[in-house]
Amino acid sequence: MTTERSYHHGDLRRALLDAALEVVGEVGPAGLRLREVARRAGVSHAAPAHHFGDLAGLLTALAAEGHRKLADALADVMASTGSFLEVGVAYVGFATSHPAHFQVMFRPDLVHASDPELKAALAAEAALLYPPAADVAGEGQRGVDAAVAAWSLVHGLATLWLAGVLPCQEGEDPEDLARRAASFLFGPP
Amino acid sequence: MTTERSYHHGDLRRALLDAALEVVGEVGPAGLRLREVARRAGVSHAAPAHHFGDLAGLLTALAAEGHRKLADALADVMASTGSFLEVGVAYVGFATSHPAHFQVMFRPDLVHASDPELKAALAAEAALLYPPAADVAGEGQRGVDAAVAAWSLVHGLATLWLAGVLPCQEGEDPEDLARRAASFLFGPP
DNA sequence: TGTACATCAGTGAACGCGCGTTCACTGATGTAC
DNA sequence: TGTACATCAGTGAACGCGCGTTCACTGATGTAC
Repeated sequence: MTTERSYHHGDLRRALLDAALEVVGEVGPAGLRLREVARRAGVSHAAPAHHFGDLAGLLTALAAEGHRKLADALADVMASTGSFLEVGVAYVGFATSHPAHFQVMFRPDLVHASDPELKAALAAEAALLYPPAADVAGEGQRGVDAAVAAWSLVHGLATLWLAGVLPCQEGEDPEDLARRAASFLFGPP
Repeated sequence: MTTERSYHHGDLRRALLDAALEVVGEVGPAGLRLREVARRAGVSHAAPAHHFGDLAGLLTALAAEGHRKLADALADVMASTGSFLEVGVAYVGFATSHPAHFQVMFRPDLVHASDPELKAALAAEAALLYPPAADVAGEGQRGVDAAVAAWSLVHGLATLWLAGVLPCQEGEDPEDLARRAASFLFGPP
């Protein structure tokens, strides 16, 4: 395993994204700086602008990647279990195991909110939540409301968990808690 | 109504908090700067440090104030309606009508998370959510899980709404949506 | 009512620092012939 | 296989800027007597 140091990096874009995730994981999205990302990736401080333009561009790329990963995870669980409840559990599992991604995925104030790639990834994700909810609760407004309720519950649980404000968090597994909490919505598993 | 400009401000602390809320409302918590807050309050840029120490101190004060206001609002609704569902609706109503407060209230990365005043305000708020949930769902673990589910649902709805990602947001009233979504949890109103 | 004094909120100039941006450049890669 | 050339990812020095912090200060207020 040679650690070759050539002039060209090979996959600097990926390395910058990983460095940014590391920083976000340590100090939160508000503390992210292009220069710090470059420092961690071991490149000159002007390099990140080549790939992302500016800080919001870097965060937009992170957010879009997060939405794609989350959508993939949810689709996998839906395909393998057929359970909407387990999709919700997976949502919380993704957020708690990818906190850095999750922290930038719903922050229009930090990203280029109109970025087409980001919008597409978000839309694909939402499209996974609405049809199963309609299956459970019915078509029309009632189905949409049920989707909003389900999305809200798992999103809120993930957010509160990451904020560390739930009194029952000690020694608890977030996915188990999500399963029990979500089962209040659509009956026991 | 005289706009007296004296050397001493009178209530500069309040004015700085209001200016900070204004900035957070415009650009989000990540864009807050002590100098900008001072500028808006019309005082020297060194003045804010007198009252809050640093940026995290100012955000901590905002977060604590937000938790106190929210707890007051929830307690009022519980007292006047006796409905846990309406408490949830009020939670969403608070978040959407005080977005600047709400945006800093669950951000341990931005505030002095161990600040006693902040911790007390948060604890008081949580204490309003758990007993009513136990009334509905029973004592013990089941009651706690129900409280987590309820808190998660309204918190998630508020968060998703403020992020602007709900497809049904156009022309919708957030409290009406909250009432319909939350009624999936504990039956119809 | 008047004077002296302590307190303290807010000032404003100065500082050093880290930031994002710019730009002429250089080293590596890929393609044409 | 060999040479020439275009492309472009990444460099690094330089820049101006806004930031938070410091600190000696000043103006207003409140209290003691």
